[in-house]
Amino acid sequence: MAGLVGEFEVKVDAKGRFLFPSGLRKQLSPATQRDFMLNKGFEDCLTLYPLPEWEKISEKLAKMNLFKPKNRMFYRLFHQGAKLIALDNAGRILVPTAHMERVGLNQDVMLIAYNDRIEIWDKSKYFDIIEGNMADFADLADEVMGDLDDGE
Amino acid sequence: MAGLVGEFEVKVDAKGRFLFPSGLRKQLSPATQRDFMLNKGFEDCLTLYPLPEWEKISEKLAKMNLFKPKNRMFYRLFHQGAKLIALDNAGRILVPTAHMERVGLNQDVMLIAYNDRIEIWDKSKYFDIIEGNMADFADLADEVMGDLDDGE
DNA sequence: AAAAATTACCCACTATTACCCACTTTCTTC
DNA sequence: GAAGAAAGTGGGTAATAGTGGGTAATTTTT
Repeated sequence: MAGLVGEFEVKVDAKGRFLFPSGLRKQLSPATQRDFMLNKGFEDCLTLYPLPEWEKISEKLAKMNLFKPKNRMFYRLFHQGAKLIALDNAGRILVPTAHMERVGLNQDVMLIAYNDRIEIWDKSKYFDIIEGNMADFADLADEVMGDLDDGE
Repeated sequence: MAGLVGEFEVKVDAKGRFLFPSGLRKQLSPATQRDFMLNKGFEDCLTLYPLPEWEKISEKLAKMNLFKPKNRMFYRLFHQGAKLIALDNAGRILVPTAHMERVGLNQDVMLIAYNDRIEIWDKSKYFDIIEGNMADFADLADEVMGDLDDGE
């Protein structure tokens, strides 16, 4: 997979469901369009992994030395709120209430495609963070992209 | 690619579409004339990347270590409003309503070709900024270009 | 075990977008 | 300057994307 891209705005309905946007669906192979793993993301968001991608990561984690306390803790943290999710017939995802509360999701939600995964943010929270970091963008760009320059 | 040049004025129709100007199209190889990546630009504009150009950047980003918080933030900032776009049969681009609102696009729009990318500005906003900065142009020139080698 | 809450499945409707066609204007070429 | 080609406009329509909610099934609670 080339990697998922795009930013999508979706609305959570009264039942806690949102439509998985067609623009994202089309980027997934038919076999991976239905089942996902949901967990708590790194920042204040949820993360959705197409199942095969989750398994890749899971395999890596399994190889960690779990006798090291730090690794054990990381393992636990990473599996926070992990839950299997499937789209319904209308192509929607039901977000468990506990998960919504955990990251403060309201009706307006942003989906951020992120390489092999999809981040789920509360819209206003997302824009707050984006705007808060915009000022540092130029510096960040230099810092992150600068040392990748391979001398063109 | 030698780099795109030119400033083009286009009109957005009732359906939110504008014609991709022939002057720009001709600068692109036939293979790259159809598909683009649209996102939110650095300033108050949208940016359009010919797909191959986007992929170059994307490759760099994919190499980042996303376990570093700073890198994650940068990734998000860079992918703001990212959306795949294709021209219709008449050679037009449909600008999603959300994107238009985000950077305050009205009917009159300027396209600014910019090396490997094309910036999309609201016309009046663009000229405001240009004029606002015209006075500093000389100083900027000195500041930005001044320390170039002038050994001719 | 009954009641309540949650989830899955289904159907109906609206909005948006992709696709198509027709037309006008401008540029090119002979 | 006439004829044809390309550039640019405008809008109708069918298909898809997206929304909302009813009800049955399942799970949880009391």
